[in-house]
Amino acid sequence: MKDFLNITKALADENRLRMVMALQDGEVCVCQITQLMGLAMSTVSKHLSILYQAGLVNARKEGRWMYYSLPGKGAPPAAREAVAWVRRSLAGNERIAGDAKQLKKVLAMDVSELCKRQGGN
Amino acid sequence: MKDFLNITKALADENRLRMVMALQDGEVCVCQITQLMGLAMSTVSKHLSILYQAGLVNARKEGRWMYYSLPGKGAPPAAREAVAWVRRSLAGNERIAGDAKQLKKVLAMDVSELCKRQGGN
DNA sequence: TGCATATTTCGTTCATTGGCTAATTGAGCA
DNA sequence: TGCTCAATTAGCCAATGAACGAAATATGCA
Repeated sequence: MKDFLNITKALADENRLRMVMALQDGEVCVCQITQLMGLAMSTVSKHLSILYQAGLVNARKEGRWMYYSLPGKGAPPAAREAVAWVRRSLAGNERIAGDAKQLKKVLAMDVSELCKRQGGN
Repeated sequence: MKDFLNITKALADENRLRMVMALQDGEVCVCQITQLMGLAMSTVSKHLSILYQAGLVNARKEGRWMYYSLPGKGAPPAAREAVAWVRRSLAGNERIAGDAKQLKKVLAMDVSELCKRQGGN
């Protein structure tokens, strides 16, 4: 029950849903998501940790960067089912489509450039 | 997005999950759910209205009683998928099993008896 | 070692939510 | 019509949650 409730609570926030959808095409680092979302990095980090604790995202550290991605085949079925459901349900969504478009631009930027700019936030 | 978020928010509460699961075997009236949950009737009513607005339950008024049930074939796919997911995920849960057992006893009681007793709460 | 920097954690503020009691609504019945 | 009673709504309080900025953790590089 607790586990399942962790999942539903993690999904009960618009920004977290956007983050899950933003990870559809592969792993993305925190500063890239921050840029996409227009939130403070600490806020983004918190959201990602909630998703992580619910098992809805994977985390991988590479040097100074932290990359998040959707859970793969090894992940517990509950989490994978949940993510699949979210993806199905939000597939045609306008806002999500806008995010995807914006994310492409962000991914094209230089990562360290991106992070430096966020000092100003 | 808003619709989907309404669903995930509705599912992000343990008592509401218990209510959804309690409706598995057919419609149940508010005072019966109240008895099962051990909450104030107004609280139960509020929860049910949240589930209703998310499309996760049907409501039917019969005389003074209000009966809630899970959405049937005519319901929007999003809601039905969500309910199906919840049922699958919580199927073997201990707490839910206890609720089911308790609900049987409650359903065996006389309904008007039940409601009267709740005046004391 | 010491510095720069990406991320997380901490502490605070404000909005939302879950719970209750009390008041209101609405449906049957005398 | 007036009374009873199931359910909802309103109003309130405590607890949770989302947001931020500042401080603390790493990690890579000079």
